[in-house]
Amino acid sequence: MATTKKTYHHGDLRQALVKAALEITHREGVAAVGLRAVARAVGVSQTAPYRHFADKAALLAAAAEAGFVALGESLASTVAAATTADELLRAQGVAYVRFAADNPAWFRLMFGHEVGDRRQHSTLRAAATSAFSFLESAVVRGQEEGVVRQGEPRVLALSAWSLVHGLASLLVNDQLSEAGLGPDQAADLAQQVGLVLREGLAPRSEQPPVPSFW
Amino acid sequence: MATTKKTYHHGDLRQALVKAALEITHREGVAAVGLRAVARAVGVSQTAPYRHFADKAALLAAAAEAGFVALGESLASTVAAATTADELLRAQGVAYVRFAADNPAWFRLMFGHEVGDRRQHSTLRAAATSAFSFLESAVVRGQEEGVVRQGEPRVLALSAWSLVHGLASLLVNDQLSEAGLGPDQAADLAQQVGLVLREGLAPRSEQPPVPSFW
DNA sequence: CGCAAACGTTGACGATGTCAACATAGTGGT
DNA sequence: ACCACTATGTTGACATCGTCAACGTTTGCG
Repeated sequence: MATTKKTYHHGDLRQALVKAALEITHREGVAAVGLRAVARAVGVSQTAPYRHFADKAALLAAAAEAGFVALGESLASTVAAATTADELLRAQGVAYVRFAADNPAWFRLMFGHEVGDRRQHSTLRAAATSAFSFLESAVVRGQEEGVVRQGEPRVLALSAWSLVHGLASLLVNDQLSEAGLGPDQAADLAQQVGLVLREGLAPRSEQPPVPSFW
Repeated sequence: MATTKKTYHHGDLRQALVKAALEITHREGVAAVGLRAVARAVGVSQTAPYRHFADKAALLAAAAEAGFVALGESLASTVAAATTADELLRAQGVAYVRFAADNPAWFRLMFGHEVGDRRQHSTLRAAATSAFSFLESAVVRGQEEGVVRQGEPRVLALSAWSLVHGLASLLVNDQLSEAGLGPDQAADLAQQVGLVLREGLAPRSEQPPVPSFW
């Protein structure tokens, strides 16, 4: 009961606005999120949000940031559950795609362009980078355990990210419904596509991982 | 000079509107495209577009469709230039990512959600499917030449599509600028990431491509 | 207590998507 | 050649949106 007092000052508007934005996004899509709609949902006047956000883009950026935090948590939860690096890579791919399939509108908000110039929202960038870093560290762990070939981890991790992100994007934007593929097949597809990825990352068998000088 | 007569009927408005939508998208971004803005650009009244498009979404869908045709042409042009399947796969990956890097706003329009429900725009879906089919047939050709493992081509092609689409999306949405990666590195990244993909698609070396009975 | 800053509200402006009503230009039938 | 009919384009209006300026209220600090 920290929130929602009757007192005319709201206690913690900013947070309430972000929460409302996330809910509206989830329920009615990104397009339905606006300063007025969010204010209405919270029960304040139409311009109240301006005390907390410079403009609409700033509100959306804050909501997107929360989305990245949630994605990061989802990825983080796979780390504890996996015993091998291979298992970890597989679990993260599935988690990423599943997150998108379960929260399509959030996913669109997070990676879409309604947010305006990302460079102006440093905490957004930080949250996104943080989520990505889980993938990168999984790749590094794969290298340590010998299931991922040596080489610039950034490029390998980018490959992994691209793969799962591409699949998630195509799913979320109904690009695969032509082939009868929808969110229900998300985990399944992630598994199959992830297999191709892990083989692509694996060390070439003819040429075992080079010892660790540069 | 087939177009732009002074006559009060415009000759071919519909096409002119789509063209204007594409130009505005390219120059000022998807957000700047609207029925009024497009009408203004063409020099007709604000509601003239309604004689050709049911609503804003329909206009954007038509523009997105043109984008998919352009992407398809770009992919098609790689087919003639490549001699081996491996070369073809590489070239298509680069072409896909380069298309996105060169036309970021088009790319966002094509895959974004401003278009509304894709299922209602059948010609849009057809154009998108057609573009995808180039990737799929490249994978099939790879199987024939033994550089891509046997198996359901749809899944393998989806992996390829996901990879290049993911990389393109991340680039286009400024998600990689954190790491100093921008559109200038597009072709480079596509090459490196494509390498991982082609190794992932390759037949396992312990088990050479099965001869061509089924 | 008193006041300044933080917070919230009211009212307005320009722009947008959309609709209804109207005007004009080609087109086909006789 | 005429005349409806349809396709196409225009005008005017409405609700809604993002944003701004001006104003009221609450809170916390000296």
